[in-house]
Amino acid sequence: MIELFRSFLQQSQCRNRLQLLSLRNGAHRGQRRFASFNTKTFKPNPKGPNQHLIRKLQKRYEDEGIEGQNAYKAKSFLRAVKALDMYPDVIQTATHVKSIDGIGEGIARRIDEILHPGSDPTIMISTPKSSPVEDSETQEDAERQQVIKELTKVTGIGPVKARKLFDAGCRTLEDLKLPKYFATLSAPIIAALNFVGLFEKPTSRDKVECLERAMTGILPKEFEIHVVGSYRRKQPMSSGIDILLFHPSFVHIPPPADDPLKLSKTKVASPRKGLGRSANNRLSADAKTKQNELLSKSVIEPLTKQGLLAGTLSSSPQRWQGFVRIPMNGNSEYQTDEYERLSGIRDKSGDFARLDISLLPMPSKGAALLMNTGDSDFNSFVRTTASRMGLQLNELGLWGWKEVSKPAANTDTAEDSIDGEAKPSLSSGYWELLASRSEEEVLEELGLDYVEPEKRNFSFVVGRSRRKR
DNA sequence: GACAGCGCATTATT
DNA sequence: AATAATGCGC
DNA sequence: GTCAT
Repeated sequence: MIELFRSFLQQSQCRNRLQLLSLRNGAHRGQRRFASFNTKTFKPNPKGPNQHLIRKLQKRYEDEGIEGQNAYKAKSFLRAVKALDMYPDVIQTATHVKSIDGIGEGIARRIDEILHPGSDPTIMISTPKSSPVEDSETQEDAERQQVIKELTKVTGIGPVKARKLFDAGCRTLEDLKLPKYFATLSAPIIAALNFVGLFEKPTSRDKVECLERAMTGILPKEFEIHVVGSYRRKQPMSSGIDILLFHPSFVHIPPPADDPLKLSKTKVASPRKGLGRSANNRLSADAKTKQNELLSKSVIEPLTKQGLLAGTLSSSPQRWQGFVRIPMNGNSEYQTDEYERLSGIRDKSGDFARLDISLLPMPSKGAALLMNTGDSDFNSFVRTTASRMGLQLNELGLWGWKEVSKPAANTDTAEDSIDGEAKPSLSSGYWELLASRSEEEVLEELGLDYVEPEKRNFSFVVGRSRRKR
């Protein structure tokens, strides 16, 4: 798929910004090792013509333990499965699958092995030949896989942690509560453990809307509330609920923390640096305190007291992640009684869901909506577009690096939302905010037309790229 | 060789 | 103790 | 693992 992006991107490079920077950034990014790629959310179309093949491939994916080896590999595997899922015809021979974008040598080989099991005995499901030793090995393997799959259901337990737990002897979610294992769990994992199983089914749109109404009633009216994520993409169900908040008192946008020159010079070290969002040297100490407490005091606290928020995974001045109890009773009516809601949380009755709440600067609304609506394929596509143009895109805005000829030059001339002059390094330049207020503005700056949220998905990216090729 | 980019928590290294 | 790297999630 | 360079 990547090449599709690229070919499209090359043609859409209507601007000629800082070609060098993209190379430097590329070198930098190459150092980063990604964590495992999440395949939990992908669900093949049940009516697709190649369901059988897809299921076998997913099994191979698990059996081979691709997750955890190399995240790019895992990502490619999922991409190939997605491409196969979209393929309209029944796959009969392995030869013509290679012509599908996203499917190459490796997947084609696996498909061949699945379609013609005889040619490779090692992948046969059960052979009469297999010795008892082999049987017990595959059985152990199967158990290991099953346990890891189970443990991974807990938010915060990924393949690595799950493997460690298995090797230590843990076999079930119940086992996790034994002191031996419990002691090794982080606070977020312990919090998640209280809710595991309570939100296995995704959340319907009417429940999301119920939550939105409840929040609108509880939060101070100055807050702007936007439900983003899969809900905004008009998906019928959401595996998690994503809400952005904007408040008129919060308008400062910090620029990216690292400048591109610094990245190129120190590319070997520290591949992952934070955004430095807390840097905020234009506000008084008092104003900073107020801003840092806005989310916790005006949002999280009341929502918790009112019996909406049920558990916390992590909490910072600008983002809260945790579990919500949908304030709705069994009959799909809004549950107005605060006491009922609180007791629903206590005895775990009702519907629960993962919820993320982010507080973002008002002028970043467009960029924030864009980056938080997804889906991840669309996000990658948009970010790659920016990167190829030598720009940086994050949820606060689209940024361009401005070189300043004289190192001594002060960058105070930058517009108000910039505080790049705080950098002590010798590198001279600053991040310029090119667009952030609306999605249209950001996309336009990237040479892209507006895309309806419901169209922001893998199919769009593929179709778009193919058209331009 | 590139593959999005980030926040938060834990673990390894110096 | 401070910093770097890793794990995880979205 | 897949693709472009």
